[in-house]
Amino acid sequence: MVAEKDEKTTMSADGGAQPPPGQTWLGQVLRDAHRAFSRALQSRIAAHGVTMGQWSFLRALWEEDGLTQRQLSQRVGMMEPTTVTALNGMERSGLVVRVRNPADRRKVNIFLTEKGRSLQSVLIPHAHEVAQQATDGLSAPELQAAIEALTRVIANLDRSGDDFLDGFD
Amino acid sequence: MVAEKDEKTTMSADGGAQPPPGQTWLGQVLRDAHRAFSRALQSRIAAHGVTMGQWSFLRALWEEDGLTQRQLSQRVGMMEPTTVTALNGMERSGLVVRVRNPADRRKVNIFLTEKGRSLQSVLIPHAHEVAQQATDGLSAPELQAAIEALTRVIANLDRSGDDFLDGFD
DNA sequence: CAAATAAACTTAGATTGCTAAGCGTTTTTT
DNA sequence: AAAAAACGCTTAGCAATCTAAGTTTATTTG
Repeated sequence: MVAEKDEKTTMSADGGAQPPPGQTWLGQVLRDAHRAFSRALQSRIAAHGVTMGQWSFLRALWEEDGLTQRQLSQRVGMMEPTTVTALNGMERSGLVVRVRNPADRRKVNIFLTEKGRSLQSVLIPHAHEVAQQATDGLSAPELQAAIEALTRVIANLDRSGDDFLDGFD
Repeated sequence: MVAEKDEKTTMSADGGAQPPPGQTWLGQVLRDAHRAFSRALQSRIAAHGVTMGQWSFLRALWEEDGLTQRQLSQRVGMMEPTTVTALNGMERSGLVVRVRNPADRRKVNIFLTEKGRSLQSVLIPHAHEVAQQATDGLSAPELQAAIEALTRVIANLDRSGDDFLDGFD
């Protein structure tokens, strides 16, 4: 039987890779939290033929139907090729239809089908359930504070990305 | 020129897809924070030939060299096929070497090369820099609280995953 | 109005991650 | 000790994203 699934050999001989002031850790925690959340939600919505990649777009369309792909990409915060991929799948499974805009034929408006729209009442509860489980034991203020901190982090990083362009034009 | 990058058509006609009690939102924020962090770190370490996928494994090895692939997977929290892929790349770029364990030929121990080890002092500062920018404007307690909240979220979700197995054995 | 530029979508190709299934090696059963 | 079970790694194939490079349609310019 052996029962030594990890062997814990020399364990942390201080290579100098300490996670410092709770900082380097942040990335790790973000990644793990994101993956845990994704997995949880995915396992629930997959049964309805919806993938995580499609989930965000579906939500955006529930909020406002008929958006163009460009608009959808911006709302969801995804690059356009990603949107194309997701929409291809959604179109294939009959959740949306693409309609070439007659006024400006470059544009393609995306409309939910009855099937796509009806999923809202089915899927939203699953999302709530996951959020519920995820935040179990956290007070509303704690949760709120965490979300605000993360929002700050997002803003900080997005902004700092611009720094790379400074002095290059 | 036109200057109307979004057209903001009917905007939120309340389809009923409200993000509820700051909950459904959590997933969105987690995803965005994770992506922002990844992008930021990636853009810095890529110059040294290391991808985000490899970063975690490198850190684990800096902390303890010679782990088996199974152990590495557990430490990093990644599935084994993912580990295989990352290690293939790392082996190809000369960061690690695979050594079949003579005592148990099923196992393969992973050892850092001099190159892989020396990257530690180069890469860690980049990670700190990103963490620094990410947490700009957040007090230590705020950051700490956020990390604890996320840790709680991770634990909640991982645990709840087990629920699926209840009554199935 | 024709040519150049811009806008919106698509295609191509790479990376990272996962699940499922396969292949040797070792340990446990009988 | 042969058969069965467990281990540890690998392969195969899919999903989600991204960047770079088209294609088609509109708008601006000369």
